[in-house]
Amino acid sequence: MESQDLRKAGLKVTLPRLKVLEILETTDHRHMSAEDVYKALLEMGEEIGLATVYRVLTQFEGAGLVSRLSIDGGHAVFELEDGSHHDHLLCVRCNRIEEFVDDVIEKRQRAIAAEKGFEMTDHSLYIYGICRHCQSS
Amino acid sequence: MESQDLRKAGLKVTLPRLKVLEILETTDHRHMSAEDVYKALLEMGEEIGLATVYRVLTQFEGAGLVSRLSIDGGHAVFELEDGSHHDHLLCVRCNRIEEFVDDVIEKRQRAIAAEKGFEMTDHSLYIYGICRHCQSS
DNA sequence: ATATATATGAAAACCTTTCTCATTTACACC
DNA sequence: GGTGTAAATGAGAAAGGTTTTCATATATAT
Repeated sequence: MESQDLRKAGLKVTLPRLKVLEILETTDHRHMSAEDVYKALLEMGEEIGLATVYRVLTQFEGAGLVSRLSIDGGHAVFELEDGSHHDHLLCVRCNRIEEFVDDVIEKRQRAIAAEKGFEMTDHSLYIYGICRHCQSS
Repeated sequence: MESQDLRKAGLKVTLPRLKVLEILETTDHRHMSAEDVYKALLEMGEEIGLATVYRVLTQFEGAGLVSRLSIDGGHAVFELEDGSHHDHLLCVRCNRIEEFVDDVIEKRQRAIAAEKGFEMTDHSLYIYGICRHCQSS
């Protein structure tokens, strides 16, 4: 199934690409850094280079298969793209990431861009805080 | 005037600190990276180390004299703090940065954090786009 | 089966930022 | 005004995440 997605994106179907996809599809952690993916593959007994993981994830991003979150402090995490636009809440204690969708904010952003004469291409919104779990511990 | 601000923040009044403040107060570019500040000082004929610029800016941030924006892709820019909370619009062509304030968004963010059980500590919102000037060129 | 363009792995390079440590400086006190 | 001491500085090394290089290996078109 995924081979098709790769071909559609103009990418050859290679073992490293299939393996990275497999990790992203089967992990419990929807948000993973390149290093996380790399380690997960090593643990599965796969031989892969970290540079390849970075390359593959970047290509997947270009192909729209994953999106990249640039977490504050210069390290990126990736999530499988599911077509739904959403923003993120991050717990500053345990690094948990939750997602949310808010039409009011989306609309205001477009309005602000228009007011300022910007042709909006993208936006990023992160809410930082302490999650419920971390508050009670 | 500024010496007072430094003393209030528990920082000794040193030449590097005064010079960095001076740059931030007199530049045409409200948003500057550590490197920008460093280069501006070198051009003024000041001798200063890049590490010192980083240290000073970080201390200023702690003292509430400047705020740090973490632009997408792990490199920071600083702006003189003026007490007003605002978010940013960034031109992806010319890197111009504009500011905006929107109470509707602020309110929705707080509501979302509450809904999700997060005790909100901070947030970051960037709208990316093509500015008016770059659209017509 | 083969040619060729593309992908891979390992290590080196990169870039921004922080740290180390020997030297210098600001400020409190005499 | 000197002087002691804690804090600040500069230069370079180190860190951390990511990208590049380049020789080798592999997928796909023919």
